[in-house]
Amino acid sequence: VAANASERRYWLFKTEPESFSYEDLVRAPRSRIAWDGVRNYQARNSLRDDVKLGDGVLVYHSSTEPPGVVGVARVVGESAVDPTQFDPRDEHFDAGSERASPRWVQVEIEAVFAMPRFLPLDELRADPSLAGMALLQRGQRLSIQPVKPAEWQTVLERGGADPADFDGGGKAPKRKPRIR
DNA sequence: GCCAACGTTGGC
DNA sequence: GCCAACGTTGGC
Repeated sequence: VAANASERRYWLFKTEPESFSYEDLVRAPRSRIAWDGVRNYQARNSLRDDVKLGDGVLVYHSSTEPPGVVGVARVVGESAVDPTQFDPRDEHFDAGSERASPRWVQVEIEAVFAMPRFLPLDELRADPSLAGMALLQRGQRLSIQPVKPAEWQTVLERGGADPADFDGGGKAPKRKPRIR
């Protein structure tokens, strides 16, 4: 089911914890939710075309003090129609989107593990090896951003996590076979 | 299809 | 709450 590590991609999903936090994700049934409400075409294109089963997600809290990476999630459902676009009572309602050709999509993610240490934005900025991260580029506002494998590795390590735990699902980390 | 006005994002 | 950056809208 899940992409193997060589073809897996990594992402950073931004959220404002006042509306939806990593803790909310963890508390959801089976720690799974639909990542809906994305209303930016570039972010939509990523969700629709490039976010695949098994991909890794850094969950980032924005508009909070301090902003930063709070946890890791996994993609468990690929692009599907985002129903909130058709709901007039939903804050993400889009009157211009037609059912015959919906504009907006969602994916499903599942919490894997919270960062052992919250990684504030300024700590990411301070790491020269992360200078190329999309998040840190001037004027960057995309809510769905690609993360390079090396950046993923660095962020997890800086957050006190073992990147190998992602493969183990965060519950029963796979151990390397002993070689003697 | 240009581009000014306006709205939103999000760090500070 | 400010405001830089950027996306979207809409008149022309």
